[in-house]
Amino acid sequence: MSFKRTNPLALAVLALLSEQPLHPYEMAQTMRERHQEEVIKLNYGSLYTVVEQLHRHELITAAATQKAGNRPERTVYAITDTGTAELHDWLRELIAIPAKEYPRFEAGISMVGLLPPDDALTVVEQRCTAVDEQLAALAVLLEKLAGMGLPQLAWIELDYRMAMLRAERAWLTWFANATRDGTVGGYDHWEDRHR
Amino acid sequence: MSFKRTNPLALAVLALLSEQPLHPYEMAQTMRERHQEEVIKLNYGSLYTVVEQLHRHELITAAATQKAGNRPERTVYAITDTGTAELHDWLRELIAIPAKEYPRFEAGISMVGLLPPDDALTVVEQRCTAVDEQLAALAVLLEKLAGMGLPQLAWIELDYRMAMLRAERAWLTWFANATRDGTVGGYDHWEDRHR
DNA sequence: ACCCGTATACTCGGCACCGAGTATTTGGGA
DNA sequence: TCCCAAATACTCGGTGCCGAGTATACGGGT
Repeated sequence: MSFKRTNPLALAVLALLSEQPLHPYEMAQTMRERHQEEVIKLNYGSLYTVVEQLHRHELITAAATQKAGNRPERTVYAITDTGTAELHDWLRELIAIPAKEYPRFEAGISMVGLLPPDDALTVVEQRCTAVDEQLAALAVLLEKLAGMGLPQLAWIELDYRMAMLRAERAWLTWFANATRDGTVGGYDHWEDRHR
Repeated sequence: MSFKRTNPLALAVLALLSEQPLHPYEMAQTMRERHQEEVIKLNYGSLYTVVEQLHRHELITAAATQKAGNRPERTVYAITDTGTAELHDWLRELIAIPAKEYPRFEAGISMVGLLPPDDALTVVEQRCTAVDEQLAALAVLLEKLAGMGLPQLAWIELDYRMAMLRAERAWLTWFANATRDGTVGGYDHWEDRHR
């Protein structure tokens, strides 16, 4: 069976190995240093599974199995040519074709009618605050990264996330206002149901 | 162990049962009719697992096990009081607290530097088109729903998604332009690496 | 010389999720 | 009346993901 592009962690592994050979634990460390764990979920269990998977499909090879002292042997992996091809192709797909995702908030807001209007208003306002905080934190981080002399391209995903968060905040503000003054379509019925 | 709020499908089940008792297959049907499968991932395997889970935690009860003809017996479930409490509380949490999610596109765009600039431009433009199509489809759907006399509150999640898609399109347009005329920070180095 | 906290490096069992597969019933056309 | 496609209702084995747990090595303080 051919390789399945499920876990983006596999993509991160390919990307790291496209620079230099590494053993799994080093991959994890590098991801941490570069704040990649912010965009790609990392945990050890998955990492080793994913590496084994890539190995099975010969997208990476075991370049060396060192043994220092009494430690368990570390297998250093390197990317193969098919691996590089896979990396680029997967990357193109990931960007070009929007994946069907299921954000938790969409699920939640789709059922907001089940809560009484005043409860709904409260929680929406809470989220608005939380989003504001995330925006502030992001702004600080961007400032820092730019100050370190890193080019915009190095933190382009944060730029994107910031744009998305701003849009969410705007929407939340609108919805909160519309709920507060009862102008959201269907408000009367909504209020009626909860008394 | 207490109930874990992992699969949003469980939330959908609670929400459906808060209206009337149903058996699993009916739940799936109702979700389809109401286009809920758009926001909450539905598949049979997970549905039955989730129902059993809710049952174990006594958030729902087996109200009746009918048997019509030679068919396998259908177990009709109803929501309990703790179930209703759980539903409301979960809903509040889902709205109030932004969950840490890992959108595929963020992963992809964070590594866009690995592609040559012209390839990157191509795929970003492709995504832009795709997003435009999704927006158009959504607009049609909203028109239809509004025409059917459904209040805005009934499709509020689509309103939200539309806002997000618009923001994404705007960002994509910006990035495409910045790539085209080389004004994205770090462009020179980017181009250099790929020749 | 010894202690212990932190870093290194991985393992493993469990569980949720998935979706193709199965078996029966209904309905409508020839 | 017969047949077959679609609908009904669920099952089950496989897989991937998870994260707490394990075990050794290093290093600085007393």
